[in-house]
Amino acid sequence: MPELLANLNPEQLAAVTLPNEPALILAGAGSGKTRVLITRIAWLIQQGLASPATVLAVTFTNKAAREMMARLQALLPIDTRGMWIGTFHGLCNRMLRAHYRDAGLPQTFQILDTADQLSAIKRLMKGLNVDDEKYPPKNLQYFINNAKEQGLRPKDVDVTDNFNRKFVELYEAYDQQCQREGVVDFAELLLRCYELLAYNAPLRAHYQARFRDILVDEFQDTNKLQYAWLKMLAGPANAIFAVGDDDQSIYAFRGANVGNMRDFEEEFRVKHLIKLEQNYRSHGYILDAANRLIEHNAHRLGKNLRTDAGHGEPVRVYEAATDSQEAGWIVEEIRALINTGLSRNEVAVLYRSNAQSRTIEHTLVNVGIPYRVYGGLRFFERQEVKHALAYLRLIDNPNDDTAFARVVNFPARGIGARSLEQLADAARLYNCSMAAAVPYVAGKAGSSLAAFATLVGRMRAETQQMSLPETVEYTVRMSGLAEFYQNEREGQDRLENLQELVNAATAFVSEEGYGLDTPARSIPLRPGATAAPEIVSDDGEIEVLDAPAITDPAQNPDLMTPLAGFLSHASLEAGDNQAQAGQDAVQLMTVHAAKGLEFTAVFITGLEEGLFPHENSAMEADGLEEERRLMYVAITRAKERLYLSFAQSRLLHGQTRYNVRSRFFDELPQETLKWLTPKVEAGARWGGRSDNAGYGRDWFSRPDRGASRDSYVESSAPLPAFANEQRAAETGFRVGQQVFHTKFGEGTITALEGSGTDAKAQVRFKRHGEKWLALAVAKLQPVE
DNA sequence: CATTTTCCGATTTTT
DNA sequence: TCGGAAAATG
Repeated sequence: MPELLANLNPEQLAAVTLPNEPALILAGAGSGKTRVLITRIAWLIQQGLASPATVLAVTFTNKAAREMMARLQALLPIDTRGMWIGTFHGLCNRMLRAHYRDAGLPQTFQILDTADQLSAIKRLMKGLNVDDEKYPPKNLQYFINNAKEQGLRPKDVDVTDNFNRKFVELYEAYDQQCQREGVVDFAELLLRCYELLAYNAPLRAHYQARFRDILVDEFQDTNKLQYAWLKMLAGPANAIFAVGDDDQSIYAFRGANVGNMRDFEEEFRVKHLIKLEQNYRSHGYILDAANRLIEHNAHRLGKNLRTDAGHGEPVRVYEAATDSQEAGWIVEEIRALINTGLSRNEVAVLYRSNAQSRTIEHTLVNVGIPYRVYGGLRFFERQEVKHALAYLRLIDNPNDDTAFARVVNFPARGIGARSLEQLADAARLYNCSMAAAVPYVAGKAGSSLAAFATLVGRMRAETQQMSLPETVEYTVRMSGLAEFYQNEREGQDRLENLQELVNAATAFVSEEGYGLDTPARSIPLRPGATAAPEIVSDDGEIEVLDAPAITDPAQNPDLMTPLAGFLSHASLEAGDNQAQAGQDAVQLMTVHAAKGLEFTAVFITGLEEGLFPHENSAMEADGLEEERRLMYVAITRAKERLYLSFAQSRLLHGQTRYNVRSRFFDELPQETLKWLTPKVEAGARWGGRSDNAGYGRDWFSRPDRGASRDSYVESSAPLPAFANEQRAAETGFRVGQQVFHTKFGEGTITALEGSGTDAKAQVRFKRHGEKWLALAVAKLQPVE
């Protein structure tokens, strides 16, 4: 199909039509990366080189997977539903369901999301009487997930000290608890699937032979375990086609390892390295800014974006006195943009941390501009939804103690902490689940627990033949959740969400192509399938019975009941945060959340030392480089208009902080910048810049004297009057404030005098008495 | 058992 | 400062 390949540039075309050999595509921002990925799959299938069943494409988010399937569906007359396109977790879940016995899991295993995992850990520690002050559950959670992502089981973790030994012990106990309950956490999905392939040679060979083409999106975001999993699938006759951009690696903090790109190149002797450098998104000045900034990073694979578009508008820079003034200016500019006819959806306000959204939201509300904030609570994370899901999980797998503990007393049935303690004791004694331990609890507690057990048992029996939507509807009703929220004063929204859950189940059934009457708890036979397929392992001998799935992926390749599928879906895809979705609104989000998106006009706000780059990143290895990549991602979101802003002072956690403008301004090509406020040179800045002192250090510097009230030009909003704060703003300190001096220790400011470089403070130190200090010299730090 | 009070944390986040 | 979660109280 020539149309398929039409309009591809030479590099894109080369990438799309590469032979079946290891390939690494370095795809810059806005270079048509997704298009290459999708077109290659379509091209392979169309050429007869691959079939829908022999392609495996893996992404990081469900959104990306969905987009890929939808666009592929539009290109080819095939059903993409059965194709192995999904997230790492989604695909691992699918494989584990198909081979649950080989993986050592019950057929009805459930998936713990992050919150479930934490509550499981807390329950475990309580049962073992572990001091949660000394061993914070959150730290243990991090420890466990980190170990799993390194591919380490408890026995593989190096014990370095007693503290660490305790963590390893708890890790082991946690894994045992999960195994007993038939639950897996996110990292376990990947590790278990990796081990399944690693320890089962015939199965590994089967999948290596099956998946001729393995395509990976956002390869720079893969962690060690994900890469190891991919390597398990790479065999003698297939190849990995990896697409990524090392300059957009911004997830090191959650285990992403950019080094995987270099490792892949070496380990697979990658012959085909193609750089996509033609950018189809941004105007020239914006791209110049991005290119120049990222050049300051040392360890790059190397890439330079170019565009055929003209220079376009310069990058506008604004210095504000305060964060609220910054917000005022942003909102005025947005108003002007909208007045020129720009749609609100095409305007994004980006910030480094969520706390910054408040001021901007506040200002937008004041002038009545609709906006949408990304992030926040998502549908399947809502408490009422999680409650309903817990009942469904109990119906499917009674051993799921996390679900049991969640709803045993919700709605309230008189089962308090003491009853539960008795139950937990019994469960430990008989080494069984809480549900199974119910008969061993005597007395009043025993009878209320028994009533709950009877309820769940009845629900399980009565839903046996029901379809998924019927099961959900029945569960919401019989659990008493519907009634509870009905009677609750503020329960209407929650009640609606429960109804929405029923709708979600209906939508799920239809999207997955099940018949509406398919029982929720049996493995469905789809039209055309001859038998319920299953893979049985016998002494390492693998009998592959899923032949229909291989020739026709639309025919039930999953071996998953609709209920298991729905519960997995709920855990793996938390859903949208539905706040103000749909309407034409200005988009507010963190820079991280903006990755992959594009807007006509972009505001990057809070460009201050300590905030962006963030002070905490100074502690981490290569932290500054990651911050710079983050800035690179932010800049490359903009198509036509880019605005950068910063504020001299900012209210954060109830305290005013005085910040120096971000070093990133000095790393941008000055000729692309148009300062809307006078640019103050670093040398003229109070106290100067201390580039070698570690950038987390000097964010308490004085406000900028150069930018006094009347020196603003082109300022669309008047400066706020803050005369009563003037002294504080000028010196960065106020009388009565607690400060710390490197030599004299802690003290209280008793007086302030002078301004600018002559500013002095009188400080009463705890040990050294009262002293006058020249603020230009003394390194005073505020103390909370 | 439910409501009030206190306490803690505070960068980024998907699965 | 502020919001969620644990602890304290009626």
